[in-house]
Amino acid sequence: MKKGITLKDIARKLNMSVSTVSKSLNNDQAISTLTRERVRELADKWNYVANESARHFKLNRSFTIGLIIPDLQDHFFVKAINGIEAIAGKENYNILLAQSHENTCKEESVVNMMIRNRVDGLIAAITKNTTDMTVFEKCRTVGIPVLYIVREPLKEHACFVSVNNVEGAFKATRFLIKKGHRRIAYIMGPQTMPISMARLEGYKQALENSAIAFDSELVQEVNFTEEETEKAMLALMKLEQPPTGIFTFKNDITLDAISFLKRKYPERLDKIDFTDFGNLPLFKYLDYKPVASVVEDFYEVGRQAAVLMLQMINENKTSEEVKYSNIKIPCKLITN
Amino acid sequence: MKKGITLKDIARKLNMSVSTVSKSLNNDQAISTLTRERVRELADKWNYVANESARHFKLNRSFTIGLIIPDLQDHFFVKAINGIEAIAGKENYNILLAQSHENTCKEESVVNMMIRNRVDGLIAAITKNTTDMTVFEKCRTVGIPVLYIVREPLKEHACFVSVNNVEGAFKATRFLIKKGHRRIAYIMGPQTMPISMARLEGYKQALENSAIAFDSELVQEVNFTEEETEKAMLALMKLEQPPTGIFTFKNDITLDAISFLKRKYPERLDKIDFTDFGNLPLFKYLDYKPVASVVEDFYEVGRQAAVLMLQMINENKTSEEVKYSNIKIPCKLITN
DNA sequence: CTGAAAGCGCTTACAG
DNA sequence: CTGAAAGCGCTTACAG
Repeated sequence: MKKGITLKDIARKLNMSVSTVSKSLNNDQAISTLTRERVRELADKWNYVANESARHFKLNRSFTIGLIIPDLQDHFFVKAINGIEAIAGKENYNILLAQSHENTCKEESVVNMMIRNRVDGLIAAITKNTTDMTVFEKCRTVGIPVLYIVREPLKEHACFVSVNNVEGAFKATRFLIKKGHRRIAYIMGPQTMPISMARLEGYKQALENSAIAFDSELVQEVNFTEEETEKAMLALMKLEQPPTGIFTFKNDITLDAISFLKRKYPERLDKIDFTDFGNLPLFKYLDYKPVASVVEDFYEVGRQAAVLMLQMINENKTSEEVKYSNIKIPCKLITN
Repeated sequence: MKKGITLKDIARKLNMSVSTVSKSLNNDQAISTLTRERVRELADKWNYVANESARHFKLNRSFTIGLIIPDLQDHFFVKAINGIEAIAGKENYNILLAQSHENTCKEESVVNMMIRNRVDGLIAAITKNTTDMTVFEKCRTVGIPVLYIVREPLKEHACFVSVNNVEGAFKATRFLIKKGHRRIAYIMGPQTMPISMARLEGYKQALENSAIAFDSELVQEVNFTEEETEKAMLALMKLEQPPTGIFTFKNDITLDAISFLKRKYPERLDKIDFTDFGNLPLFKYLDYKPVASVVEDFYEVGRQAAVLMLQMINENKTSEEVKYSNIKIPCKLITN
């Protein structure tokens, strides 16, 4: 490994002390302009590149935010990353990224890696199955602030940033109501997912808001496979009073549901309106699609998470207010 | 910032030297088993977490691979990242990720950041517009090996890993030939993209291979907007002998082309076969789609890039062979 | 305005 | 088998 130029090299050449060189490069006003210029000049000439890792070590700060997410293939996490990056980058913070691939063991090992590397803070979207929070507690114990995004930890009273699922579901359901529907179904994700439940809550609120009685027959739970969605749709279609509006947990479910109708109930296809969460590209190539979709602003989730994280890092004694913030970014409903 | 436990703390408590503690934790056989056990025990009890950043600094190695890509929203880069991660993770290397967002200025600043942070190596998918390679040269100058993926730098004789575009295009074109087509068009991306040209080459080879004369009228260039694709399609459809098979640069173009046919030449829709690159999800929801698509294995690109990079990092004097490797991962053709 | 000195937390050749 | 010592490249209070 070829060694790089160090402050010492510059100091020797210029017959000054390392301190003076260091201060000059940091533009310390205590140093005379002339000296600063001479140092700058030689540093440029020699292509000096400060060794940040030495600096971080000395300052006991890594200027790095650890970011752990389940899977980069999910586009919403990528949006959140971009939001975080936008803020962190401006403050000269780096991002150390790791994926858990929805595996709690991997998650634990990755968090430990983050601790070993002394990230200044950790932003985490936890696994679907994460219940044991001890490794995250450990982070806090060693002084690394932790902030959760998108997936809310069940037990912990923690700092959390996400989108407003209740509000989104409310809007999606109300849209169907305004279109005149009275029999509105909700095809939900697993009850174990807090997000599923939040959307159920929004769905119920919208019904109540329009004085439509909640009917548990109209709520079907699926685990995101096509088979489950077909089963759910079949059950709904066989009801004495089948729904004319269907709010689904997300785009993929809607598409599977439509595909089911095409095959089994083509005559009903035109009579049923769908709304859902998500905004898949390619919608423009489809003949049948949801009439409206809730779009979540994960970029903003990332941005606000990063802002909060920087606050947590910079306030030595993090205020209770920041520490337990719970931010919900509003959702937009767009018609397709 | 709460201070963590250090080797010194453990040494003091156990009445040994810091060296002994360090060696014990590194499981150095020179230390007696008893001592090693005692140290391990206290370290566990105290939740000691080694300060990797101090270690890296001391060892003058960051155990970090810098990875710079244009945009995480492009799913193929994510696949490459996953491949890199799989290999790097196994060797306890971290990934420092940054996006250039196709901006050469941002790219330069990000590479400089990587140098300042003394990454052990840099894997880069360059911007579409990158021509000035000086910042990458600078990397090499300071001893950081550089490896390019997916996007090949024009001027530099460099280490490069990507998919075999020529072969992929060959297969896609040959598929159409085997289906009996003789008039086969190629809707290509910008000529400035080396990948476009490589696919043109594969297209030509397939034609030649079947003794079909190349006809430049059948090659249309687009810049990926829907308008351009429509213009290209219109030109092709107005030919005296319009194509019956069309090979396009990627899925999106195919979809726009099909959408064009639906509107303008619905009667020809069933008579034209498409092949292309890519494998968008949602294909199953579409009524018309390419008959076959070339699937690129970017995960494997990432894996091989990481393997190569680790070699470059570990061999102090990188062999010429490794240094200038040019690896092309084969492509698969799948029927949709 | 400049410099000598201490120290961040580790590792490692060397001595015993 | 164990420890004293040097040193990685920086920053920063302190002295002058």
